[in-house]
Amino acid sequence: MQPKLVRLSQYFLPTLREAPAEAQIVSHQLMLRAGMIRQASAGIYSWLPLGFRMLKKIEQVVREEQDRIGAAELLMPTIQSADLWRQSGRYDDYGKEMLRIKDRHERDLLYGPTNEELITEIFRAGVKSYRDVPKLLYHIQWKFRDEIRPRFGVMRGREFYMKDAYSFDINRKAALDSYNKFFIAYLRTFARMGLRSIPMRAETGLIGGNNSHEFIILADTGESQVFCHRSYLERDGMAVDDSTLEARAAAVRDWTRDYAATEDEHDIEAFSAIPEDDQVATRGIEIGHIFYFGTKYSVPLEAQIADESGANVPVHMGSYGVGVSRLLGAIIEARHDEKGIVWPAAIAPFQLAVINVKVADTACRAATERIMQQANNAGFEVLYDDRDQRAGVKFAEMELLGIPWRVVVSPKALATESFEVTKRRSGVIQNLGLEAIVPFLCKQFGR
RNA sequence: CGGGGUGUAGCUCAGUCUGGUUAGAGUGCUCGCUUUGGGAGCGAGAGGUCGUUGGUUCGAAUCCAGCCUCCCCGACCA
Repeated sequence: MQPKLVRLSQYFLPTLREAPAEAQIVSHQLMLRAGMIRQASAGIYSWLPLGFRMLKKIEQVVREEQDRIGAAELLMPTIQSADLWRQSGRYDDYGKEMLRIKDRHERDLLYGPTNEELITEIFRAGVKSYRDVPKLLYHIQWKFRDEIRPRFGVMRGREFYMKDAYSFDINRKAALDSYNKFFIAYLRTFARMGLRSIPMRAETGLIGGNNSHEFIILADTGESQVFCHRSYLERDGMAVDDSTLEARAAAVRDWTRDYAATEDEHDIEAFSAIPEDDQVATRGIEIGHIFYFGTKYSVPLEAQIADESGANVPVHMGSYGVGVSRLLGAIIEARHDEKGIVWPAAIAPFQLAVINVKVADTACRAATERIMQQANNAGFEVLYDDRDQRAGVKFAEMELLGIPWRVVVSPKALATESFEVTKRRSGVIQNLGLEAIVPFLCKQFGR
């Protein structure tokens, strides 16, 4: 757990007034300016306290939605032995993108770009019967893909933090229900982060398989061209019934009924059939990808279980990824203005920024402490700018950081018993008495 | 990996073409005075093996060669 009250004087938040020249897109620029990351080498970043805090926030939302559908969390290593990869045939297929390492005994190791082989082996060793499935397993771990050209900051790094989940089922029908569970979990995950995600038919790439969706958010700076029906812009990812197998299938049918495809899978004819006013052609960022790939790995890796007749059959599998570190960049691409980041309230690093414009003043300090105490007690996370800085600097920095709500404590506010509470996104100001601030925030957050 | 750039203070950049005092500016940082609710003002400072190795030269940030780094375009990709 991250601390709920952070004083800027004690934090490590090296902000920049100007964006470093290496950053081309706005999310990368803002992450550097807000002191969230520092590049260690091409496509590899250190996560400074604020960036790390955000990473944990996003990770936690992802985790809660995985847990909700009954997936069990585990942790696999970053370094893997080449043996399993030779068995699946991917040691050669993967090419230079996979970072290969030799240990002191000249054994071939690799820094995992993904984990299908390892999870299949784990499953194989532990499960023998149809009675033990379905099993949904996931982990959240660092991965490495030696991209030819890393770019866009954490959106396209070489080292990245990713949740990947794997499903194991007795047959195709059951496997597709697992697929649907993850499909819905992703709708909810991204909706909770304030993102409008659109499931699009996708290529299956190196993972293989024949049923696959990419979850895309629309952003002008997106990496790929996407096409979809306007209906997707109004849908609510949280309003999905997933209580039964039939309900899940119906929900996924409903969410895949209208046209939505990335450039690679684009069908110009089908797209043209949509009324022109409903055609949306824009750019998008991929934030999640789900696959059903059947027995592609269970056959070569001999992951078999006994069915009801006692016969050993290969399990049907799927895999489901969310780029956790990439999501930071994606969210900022979707949520920023000319002043800086605008975090969605549900995942903001702090819900409340407190600016004390006169830290030397005893009464100001006392009022500040009282507000923060109440806010903490109400469950809010608070970032307090207690530095001896000019007000303008404090305002500009808090806006850069994108904290949803800001309260300003000053001698003037104390004298008039009227404190400014400002919403970052709209800039709308409420003037409230000291004791009314936290109750007001509780109401805003529906608490 | 092909093509094109780049590397000088924490950050943004000038200086290189045309070699020549002690390498500059803005911003950030430190100190003092002033200011005090929108990245303030004045003054004084600290901060650089000019990416690196070698070469040319009386003399190299500057010219030449190798290597490295980072960025952009393309192919690849969560």
